[in-house]
Amino acid sequence: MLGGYGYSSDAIRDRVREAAAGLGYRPNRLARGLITGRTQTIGVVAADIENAFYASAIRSVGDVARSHGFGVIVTNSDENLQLEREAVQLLMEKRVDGIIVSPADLNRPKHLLDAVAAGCPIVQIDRVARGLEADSVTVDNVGAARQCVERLIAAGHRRIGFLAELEIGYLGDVASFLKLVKKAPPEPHTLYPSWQRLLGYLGAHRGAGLAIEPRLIRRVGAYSVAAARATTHALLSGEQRPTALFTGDGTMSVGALEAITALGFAIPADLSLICFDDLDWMKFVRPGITAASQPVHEMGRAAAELILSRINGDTAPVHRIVLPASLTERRSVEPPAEPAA
Amino acid sequence: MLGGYGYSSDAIRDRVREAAAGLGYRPNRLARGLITGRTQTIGVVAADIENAFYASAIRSVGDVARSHGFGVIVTNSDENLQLEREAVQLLMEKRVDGIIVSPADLNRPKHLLDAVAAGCPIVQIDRVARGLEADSVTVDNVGAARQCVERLIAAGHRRIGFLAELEIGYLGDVASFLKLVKKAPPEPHTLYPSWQRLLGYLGAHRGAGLAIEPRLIRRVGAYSVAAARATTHALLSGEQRPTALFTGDGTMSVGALEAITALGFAIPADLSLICFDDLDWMKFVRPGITAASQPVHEMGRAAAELILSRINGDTAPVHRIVLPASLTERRSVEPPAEPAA
DNA sequence: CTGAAAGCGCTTACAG
DNA sequence: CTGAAAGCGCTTACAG
Repeated sequence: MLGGYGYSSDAIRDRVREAAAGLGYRPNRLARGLITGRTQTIGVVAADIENAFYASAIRSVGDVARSHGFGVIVTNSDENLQLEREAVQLLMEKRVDGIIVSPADLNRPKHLLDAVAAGCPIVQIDRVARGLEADSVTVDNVGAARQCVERLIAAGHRRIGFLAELEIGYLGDVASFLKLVKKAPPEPHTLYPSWQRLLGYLGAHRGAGLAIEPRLIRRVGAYSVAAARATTHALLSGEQRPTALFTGDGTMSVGALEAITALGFAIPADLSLICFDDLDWMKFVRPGITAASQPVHEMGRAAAELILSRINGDTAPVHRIVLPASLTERRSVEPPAEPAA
Repeated sequence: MLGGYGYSSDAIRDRVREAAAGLGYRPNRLARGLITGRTQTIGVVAADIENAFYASAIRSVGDVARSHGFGVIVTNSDENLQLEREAVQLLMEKRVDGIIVSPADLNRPKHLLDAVAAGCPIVQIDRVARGLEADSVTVDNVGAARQCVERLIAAGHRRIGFLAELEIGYLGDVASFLKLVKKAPPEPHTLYPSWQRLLGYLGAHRGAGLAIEPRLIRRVGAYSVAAARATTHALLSGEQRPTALFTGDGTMSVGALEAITALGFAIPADLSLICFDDLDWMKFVRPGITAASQPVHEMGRAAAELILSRINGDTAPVHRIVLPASLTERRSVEPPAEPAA
């Protein structure tokens, strides 16, 4: 270098690298990103990070990303379309290589279409927006709900209550939905999870030749424990009480269990319960309840792998991955093996 | 522009901006970051994103960051020092403006010192590493635990069980810790939360002139529900059973409650319970339990505001923010107001 | 096979 | 007050 002599570049290179590492040199990924056009970063727009479902999904996305040298920028839309738009805008400005999103409004995906048009791959998780030709990873809610209800029917139940949020994602009420289903069953993937689960409930009844009793289908109308508690209370206090109850998700399950407790049941002897357990905490609450849980980690992993393959130039047609939900019998807590002192 | 005529630059500028927005122009923050040296990004290294404590903290950090036009890159150390080092390295290469971290190993913060030396501000959350002169946001675990136990003592209890993980963060066992405390009480902020809570337990006893019964202090030794269950079972099955139990965190509380249930108690009539409830789910489990919960959102917000002020050049001495933990009486679930049908 | 130059898209200091 | 130039730290294509 100094004298302009020739030298073995490899050796020098190694020494330079060592020296650099010793001095704490860190390559500047901004500069690299500017030149290569890839930032090695995945953007995530979660509907609600605090929700255990998204927390777990993000964890899996992060694991996969890390193993490929990618980072993850996490944003929260709070189920708010405007916040989601701003989040996508920020992620685009930061030039993430791809975005994983659970769209807050399935009917207004323009900002997502724009992102795709701008060359930013999108993978949808948990939900599929109408008219957005982008990959998706969802759960077979129809099948899972159907399986739950079939199980109750097989156990001899004929009056099965159904409790779900049923507010967003379909513009009519339950009655008009029932009519719609009779005429022309809607494509499941255009519905929000709670309506998909109702579809499964209806399917199980149809399959068993049982009539639908609209009184047993309760729309809570809000994502709230208190509302679910009140609705459950009304359902169970009335006449013609159901002998079994199927709740549409974790929040509804909490409200239902609270109501049952308030009504005086420790573990209900005359009521079978199957609960959707997004949050996987139900095992701590009441042993002996059957729970249907979502394969959250698989979902996060699948979404991350999809986005990475798109980033790497995969141009295959849109992937619509639908994972099965699993039915889990929560075992009663057994006393520990350790002998009592 | 075309003819080189003079023009009102403001009007043109506006029109250019509008046109740009219409065409979907997005400023490239990479380029801006390269030139300004600021990426408007906060890095977070959480010990475990799936844990509701960190999920909530991250949510608050994200809220504060967004309101200042910042993004958040989230990584997960899984309580693993090597993963934490790699995460910090990645964040530095991505040139984040500051890092919020819950150090996995309080005794080996070299990588964090390096980051500070390289000009990257660090804010510690939940824990404080030894010898790291960086801001921190923690909870007054000693005070909170002391308050819980004082409450049990005031209610007349004289035999109070204590259940905590007590594995990491102190190199000796419980007996040697008790000796150490007698000689020279350690600085709380150099201890992990579970030892801090034990310190509070001891303080409450000392304050009331009660002797410590080592048999009542149970080290679970692992962050596991099953282990906590077994330990609780052993404690409650033995002779000289405590009349009250104080559990050191959410996971320990779950195990304790499971063991109590398995032993046949619906709501224990002869046992008072105060539980640390990091996760804030306990209200769903057993009404009537007193819970001490951490002000997670305040912690996240405080950490984000601290890091932003450092990024903006605040050179004040190290801040050590210690937030009070709050004692919450979970009310029994009341039947809904709605009249029964 | 090596090394100097061009350029990614911005911001900022500086000449006109 | 305006506009052209320099430069952030890299990668890549290209001349020697």
